[in-house]
Amino acid sequence: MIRLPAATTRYVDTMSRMGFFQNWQAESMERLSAGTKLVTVNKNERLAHKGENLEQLYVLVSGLVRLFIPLPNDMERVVALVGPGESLGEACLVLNEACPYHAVAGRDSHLLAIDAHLFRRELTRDQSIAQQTMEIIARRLMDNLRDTEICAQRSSVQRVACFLMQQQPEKDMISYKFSLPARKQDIAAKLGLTQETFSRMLGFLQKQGLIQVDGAHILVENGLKLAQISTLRETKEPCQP
Amino acid sequence: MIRLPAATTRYVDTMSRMGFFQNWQAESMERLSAGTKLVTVNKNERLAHKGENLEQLYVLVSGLVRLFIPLPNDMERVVALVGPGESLGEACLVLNEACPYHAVAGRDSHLLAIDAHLFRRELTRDQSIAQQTMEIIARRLMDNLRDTEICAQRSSVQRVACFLMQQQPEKDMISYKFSLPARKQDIAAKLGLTQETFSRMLGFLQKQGLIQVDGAHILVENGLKLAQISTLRETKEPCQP
DNA sequence: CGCGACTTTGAAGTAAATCAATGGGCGTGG
DNA sequence: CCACGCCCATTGATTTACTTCAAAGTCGCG
Repeated sequence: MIRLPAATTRYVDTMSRMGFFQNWQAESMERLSAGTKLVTVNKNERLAHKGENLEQLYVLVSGLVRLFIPLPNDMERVVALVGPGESLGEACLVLNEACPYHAVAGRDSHLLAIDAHLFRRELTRDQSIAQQTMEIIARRLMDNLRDTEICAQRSSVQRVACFLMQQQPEKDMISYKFSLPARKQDIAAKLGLTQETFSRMLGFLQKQGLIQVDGAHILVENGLKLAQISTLRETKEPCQP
Repeated sequence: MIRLPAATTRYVDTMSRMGFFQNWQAESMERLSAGTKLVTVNKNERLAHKGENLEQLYVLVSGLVRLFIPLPNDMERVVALVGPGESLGEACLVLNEACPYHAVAGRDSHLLAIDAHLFRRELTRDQSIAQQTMEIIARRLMDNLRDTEICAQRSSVQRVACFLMQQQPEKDMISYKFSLPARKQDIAAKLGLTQETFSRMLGFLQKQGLIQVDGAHILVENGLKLAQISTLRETKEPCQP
């Protein structure tokens, strides 16, 4: 993990190009940039350790970071996949508590690391930053509840069906396509499944003619039947009349 | 559900007695109380419906409210148990999104219902209210992640062990006692278990001599072995040397 | 072309859900 | 004061869906 020294470079320009810092006042940016470093992490390198106190707020510039909780059986439960423009660690910074998850780069990544103290200070100074941060945290909470809902589904077909429906770009689209945001392994871990089960379920839905899978590229053909499956009481013999 | 009209009664005094409104400015309280009602709900009555937009922020005065997501098989996944002094619905109010869970009274309860618009207005006016609300939401997020961690445990003994350890009043207490905050049914639903499995696991841990169960009253005798169980790779033949 | 990472597929074992019935506590009413 | 009914918890027997273990297959990339 390489940290370019703050003294030599300031990232005001990099920052202002990112959606994350939209609407932040120029003075705030100036103050923050003094305590901001650009961090480079290689794939599989760890950014944050569960239980440690974060010293900075991370904002992803490029790459992918996966947040997960380690399980006793050497498995992981992915709680979030962080993409460019997104931040991580806001909640525990605000509460000044230990980080509740491991953060590991899913690919070679670049991040802005903003000093925690400076950030907290700015939070109290600037109304709109506080407002925006609150919204980010609220958004995370809502996303988490949605994930909880998916993982609560008893059958794995339903979990996968729910997941596929979640990817639907806009409401009431019966057919759509998208790309998996990470390895199938990690998607599976986010759904509370093993990669094997996930693979089998994708295969099953494909055989039913509801979706087409080509690597990470997925085409949902019949979102309606997918919705039916996800609300089915009986898991046997899905909805063919 | 009975709503006492706001015009006749003002709840500034009731509100100021509650920890929730600590540090709120008198003027804020005055303005809010104009749009605040005292709501009474009977046990099993519904307070909020998943998918609907909340028109008010609820703060529980007395009783118990359970937040849950309905599952296809007529089961529930409890996402939170709200006690006196706690609020519900902050996140979706802030984002102005649909409520992600059902809210039902677990017992006869009293709540303050604060008008959503007034609350949002106050949020932008008063720095400290915004700050406090952000912390509440962040707290919920952290709690949620902890619940996710528990539910992610593969074996049900581990889930129950994790839950019992979560009730530990302070760090490094090997023995402690507490009362279940709700019906075992609902605790089970929060752990992603059926009531039957939950009952069996409590019985198992009791037979192991790690805990004593008397109705809703639980005495943890050996928190250390409990911790061992929760981190065990193999679920068979727990930690007796 | 060949290696490593990731995914798919197959076969077997097991833990938890499900179904069903009993048991206990508590409040209400006779 | 006892009896009944209701709700909740427990216990037992059965089933099944998911994990697990193992191996082959695919993809991308140097």
